[in-house]
Amino acid sequence: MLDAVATLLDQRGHTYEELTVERIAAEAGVGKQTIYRWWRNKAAVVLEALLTGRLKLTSEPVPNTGDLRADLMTWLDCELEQANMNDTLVMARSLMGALVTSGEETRSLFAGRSVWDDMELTQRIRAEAEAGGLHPDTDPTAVASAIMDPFIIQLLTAGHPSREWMEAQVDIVLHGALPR
Amino acid sequence: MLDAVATLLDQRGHTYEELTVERIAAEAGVGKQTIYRWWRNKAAVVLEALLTGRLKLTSEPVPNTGDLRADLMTWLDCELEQANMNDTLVMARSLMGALVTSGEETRSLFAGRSVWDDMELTQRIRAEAEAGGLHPDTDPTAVASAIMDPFIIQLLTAGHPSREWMEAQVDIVLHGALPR
Amino acid sequence: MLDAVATLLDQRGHTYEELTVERIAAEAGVGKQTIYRWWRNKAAVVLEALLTGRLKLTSEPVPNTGDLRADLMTWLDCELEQANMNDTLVMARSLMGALVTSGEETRSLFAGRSVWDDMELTQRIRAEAEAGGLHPDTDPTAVASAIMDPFIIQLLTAGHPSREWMEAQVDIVLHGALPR
Amino acid sequence: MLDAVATLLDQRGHTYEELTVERIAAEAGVGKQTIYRWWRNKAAVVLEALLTGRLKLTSEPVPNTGDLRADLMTWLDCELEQANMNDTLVMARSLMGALVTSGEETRSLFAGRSVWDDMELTQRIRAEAEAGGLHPDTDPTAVASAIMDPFIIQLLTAGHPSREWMEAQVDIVLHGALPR
DNA sequence: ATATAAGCGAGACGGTACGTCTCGTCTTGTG
DNA sequence: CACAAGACGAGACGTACCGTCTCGCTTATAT
Repeated sequence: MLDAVATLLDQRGHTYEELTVERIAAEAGVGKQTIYRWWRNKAAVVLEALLTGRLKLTSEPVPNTGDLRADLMTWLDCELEQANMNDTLVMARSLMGALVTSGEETRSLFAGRSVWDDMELTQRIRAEAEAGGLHPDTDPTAVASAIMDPFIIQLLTAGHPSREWMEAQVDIVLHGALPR
Repeated sequence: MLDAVATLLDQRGHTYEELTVERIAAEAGVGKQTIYRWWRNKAAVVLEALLTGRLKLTSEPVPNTGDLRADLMTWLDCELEQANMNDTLVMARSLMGALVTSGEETRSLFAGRSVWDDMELTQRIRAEAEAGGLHPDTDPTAVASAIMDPFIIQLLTAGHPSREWMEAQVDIVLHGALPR
Repeated sequence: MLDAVATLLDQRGHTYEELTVERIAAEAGVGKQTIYRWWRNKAAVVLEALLTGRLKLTSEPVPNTGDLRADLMTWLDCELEQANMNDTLVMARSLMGALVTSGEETRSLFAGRSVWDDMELTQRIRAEAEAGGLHPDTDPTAVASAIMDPFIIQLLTAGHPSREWMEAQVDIVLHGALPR
Repeated sequence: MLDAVATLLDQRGHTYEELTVERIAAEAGVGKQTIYRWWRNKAAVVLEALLTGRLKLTSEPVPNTGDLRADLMTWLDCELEQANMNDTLVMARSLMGALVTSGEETRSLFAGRSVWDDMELTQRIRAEAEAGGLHPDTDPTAVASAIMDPFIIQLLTAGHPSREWMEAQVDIVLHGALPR
């Protein structure tokens, strides 16, 4: 059933709103009630599908040339220009749709977890941290959030950002806003 | 009509989903059709209500003692502990709801604008920039985004963050992730 | 909408159970909610469709040769052998389905009315009464009921009755069970 | 299991529609599948429960003073005024529900049997026939049908009939509609 | 002063998804 | 190895809400 959600969101290009429970049931070859037996509402199914990584976020891995900033920009460029970014956008939009619809207890699926935990981006930053390339005591997850979250909100609100915008945002996260 | 949206969202504690067009019309003492005469769908009304500042985001101004980091933490603490954060949460959730529902053209209300433009937080950072307290070429809006966006997504997904989480996130933005 | 019910019941040979509200809505070119705006449930719609004579009961008029018993037997024979009886059966089954499903207030559609009021059979008996062919103080409606109701229940329970069964039933009603 | 049906229908006041197979199974302390092992559907179970007399129709026997008409009226009055009539009504409603739902083969449970065969009313009429109180060649079952069936349909459609209505109906069956 | 128009409230409508319910089948685990 | 327990596919139910539409009423302008 979760795979059905991923299929519909990913391949068929459905929005969260367009994604009906009956479609999910049909795609999964399952009765509607069976879905409601296991999840309390549509939001919960979709959320779980997303959080369990059913929707593959990007096909491109983040390069690791040793230069973190260059790697990040390369990857973001690559994502933006290719259609892959659509995946992230679909993912983000669906995620927000599900979150906004859902109640408190559905939201608890997020307990002790960050949205981008499983992303390739996070892994690249984690690698950099392990290689000693980050300031000690820096949480790689926090860095990933500081890059991805503005990016996501930008995508959701104003659409594809410019390269300059992205550079500015990345630089703030890497070098800080304060004078150095 | 926009004020009716704000009233319903703010005082009555409605979600974007719970906010029906008929309720808005009733609250505004207006016929449903009149709403559709001016906006193309529910998302557009709500979005405009939010973007025109109908939903007052915070009552507390960000202090300016000269120490930006301390001021930010003071303010975030204050927000978190008071109920004001609920306003931001309601605002964020409604915003996401409207965005997810809306089509491309409704989203264009965001053209050339950042979500947090009008916030007190942004003003405080802008003040710091003008006082020369930030690295040259740093866009205050980008800094505000880098702080608020992870905060919002954290609120939407996992709920109220811990003080440590907030400090880590603020420090990354101020000092950068790289070694200094 | 009521005509849609009649069409579906009559021409398409649906049972009350097979008759879905969505089908009725589709046949009538109407939204489902519109049906529920005017009737409280499926039973009420179907009941009203039946009671307002949307389902034409029989095409054959009851003959009037002056001999009531002969006329009744002729008519019953004719009905039984032709497909017309199916109409009555469909009508009766639907009626019972609706009645059994419905609540008290829906049943009140029957206030001061007899099921077979509009039937040709009742009219024939009424004609006989006016011609003085019945015992004074005999209510034609009661006579029609005494003939039709056992007939209907027989049809619903055991299927097509034999000619002997019908004769026996008619004779009891005409001549009485007591010795004469 | 059949007793469970009777219990639910009689004591708990359930309608045929409200009578779930799962409820029957629960009441009987039996698995649902076991019911379907013995009957092809819900209608068949309920029908058999009713036809095997699990639902005791009336507690009051029909008196036999020698005056058939007086006895019938006494009994009908008594039934009407007491709650016993509810039993008959529940029985009739359930019967109709089951019949309407059921297919042809379930209906065959009625083969060569009349609905009211086991009723006390039928026995009283049969007694009268054996005592020579009825016209020769009169089938007691037919007489019982001619009295009960309009009565049942009246109950199902318009509710409790008046005493006058009942007298008229009984008189037609006893003396006939024709002039005497 | 009357006529024509234009904007509005009210709310019915077609459509569509929701989440619930029950049927009758199929599966599993226990005594 | 039969049976209770109950998950399952299917699909109808009745509710909610969207965005469109029609209807009168009111107000504003035009003759």
